[in-house]
Amino acid sequence: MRLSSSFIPTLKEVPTDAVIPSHILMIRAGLIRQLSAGIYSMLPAGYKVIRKISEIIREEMNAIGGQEFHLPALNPREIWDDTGRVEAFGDTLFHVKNRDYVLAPTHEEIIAFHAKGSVKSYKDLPQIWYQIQTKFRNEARPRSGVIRGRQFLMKDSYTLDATWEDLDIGYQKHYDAYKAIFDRCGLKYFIVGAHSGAMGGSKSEEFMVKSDAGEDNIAYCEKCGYAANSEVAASVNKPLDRKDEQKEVFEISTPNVKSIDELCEFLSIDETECAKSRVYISDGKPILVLMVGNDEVNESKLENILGSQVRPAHPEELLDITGADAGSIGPIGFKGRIIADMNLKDANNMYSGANKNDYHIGGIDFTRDVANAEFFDLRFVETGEGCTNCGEALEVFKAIELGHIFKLGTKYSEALGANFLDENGKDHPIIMGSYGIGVERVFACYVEQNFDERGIIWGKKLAPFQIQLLGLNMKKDVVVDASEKIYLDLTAKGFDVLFDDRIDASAGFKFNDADLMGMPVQIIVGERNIKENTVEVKVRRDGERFQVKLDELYSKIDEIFESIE
RNA sequence: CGGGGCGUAGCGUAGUCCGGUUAGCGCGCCUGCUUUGGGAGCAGGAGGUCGCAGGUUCGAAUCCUGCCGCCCCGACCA
Repeated sequence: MRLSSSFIPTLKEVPTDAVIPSHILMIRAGLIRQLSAGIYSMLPAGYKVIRKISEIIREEMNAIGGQEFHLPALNPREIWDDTGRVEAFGDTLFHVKNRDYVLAPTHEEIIAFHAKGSVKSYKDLPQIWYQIQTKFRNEARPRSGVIRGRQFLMKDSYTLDATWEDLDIGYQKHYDAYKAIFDRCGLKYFIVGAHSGAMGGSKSEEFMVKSDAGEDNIAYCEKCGYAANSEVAASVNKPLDRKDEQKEVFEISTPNVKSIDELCEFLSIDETECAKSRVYISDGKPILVLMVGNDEVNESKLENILGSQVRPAHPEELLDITGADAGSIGPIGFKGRIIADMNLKDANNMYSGANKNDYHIGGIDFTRDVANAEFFDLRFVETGEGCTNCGEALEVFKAIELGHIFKLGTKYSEALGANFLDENGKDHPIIMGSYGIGVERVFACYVEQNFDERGIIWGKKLAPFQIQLLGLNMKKDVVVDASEKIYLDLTAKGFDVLFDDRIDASAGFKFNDADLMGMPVQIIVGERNIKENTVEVKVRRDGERFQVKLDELYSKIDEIFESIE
């Protein structure tokens, strides 16, 4: 491809709307352009990257027996009503105004619909069906460029099985295929056990990439590889020390003291001497949750303990339940279930609310005074805490969800009546699994992990072009002749070459554009070198440069492509 | 949806508080000449509903009201 006649609009300046490196660079390198919030156009060079990622996905999906579909994005609303997901998705589901259609945010329903029509016997199973297709979700807040969009490309696949054992096999095939896909794409990622939540108890794992632009918090152990979403991550328990001096319970007037910080300042105490109270409603009943100091309640852990969803009590409910407003609530005199963080077990001489406005109680001994409390791990793990697996310090950081694999079960097949007959002629719902990969997220995450101050650094697998050939002064016949020949030769050898043949662009301009676009190898044809029958070859990633004789160029190029990722 | 910021040429921006020449600058673009190993120089030129609508005023990019759009933080995220 000749740069002089291609549309790769690079930008010297940083676009105002872009904040994270991948977003900035994808725009500056002429790969994408925004149309509207969360809606992006793939420009020709960007679309080449998308196609390369898609091709890797296809190869690995086909290798596990996947069959590629192309399902409609425009769906009748009715089928989404049948599974209750019009309500479940709520405002996230796009509705078409002038006909009763929705824009599909995923395709479980459509897969189950087709399975119902055609999969009748256990002999038809198992099946792995997949597609790479545009999905639509009315995200309240699109962000970080292509990472959270209202329209995005997703590889979604579905396993259809007759038995739970076969589901396990299909799930494992996806697990292995996903590792192969992300490895081939050159991403550094890790796999996290995910919170299955109230939606179903089936197994679910997420493929994550560490990034400040991420929306999930992950606890990770460098040493043993333990990784978990912070919603479920555990750490080594560090209970408060029991003080030697044993105080009695006493009441203190604390006018206008609401927060733990205010209490600590008012009484000149440390926050580890305070038990923070939060009241939740679960199954209509109040639960008092106690945490050390300013520790936040991990509501996912609380839900897992209670086996039901929770919500914070409303202010009016607080007064009704405890007799006090938020800021003065505590365990002494609380009627109802008390769940406390395990670090509070056996703690003494603690301060907490008095269940009377503007009063707190000191000298609380959890063993003596809060004997009915149940103790559980309720905290969010923080950086530096010990891994429960190996004891090494955990690191907590943000991460982007690249893909996720999920054992669905029979929710959709039951709702839509997608059944099969077993050996005995008995009806059963098809057992399903669902597996997703965000294609643009693979793209953006690769850029997030592979750039420097000059631009993107592509590896050979995903690069839009393999080689960028720079003809430095295209008004000199020697340069034109040599670079044209190299371009034609390399193209004939099967290389995808981007040839910077622009006549008016200066040398420096071409160098900077080439570094910005970031093809793995640059070949620089300059007047001085070419008169000596040499060109310069530069490897983008490490910046290494070689002066290469023209007759050795192609073997050198082969050699470099052998050695680079 | 709550909080904050922004909207002026393709891109980046000044001017807005305190209304008053022809709305300025850099990049990019067009023409010509020169230049070509790290974002060239000179000369000439094109390009603007100042987000939209209404209002105040002799006069609005600037003040007032409403709306729209974009970004960031948070909430939400099968």
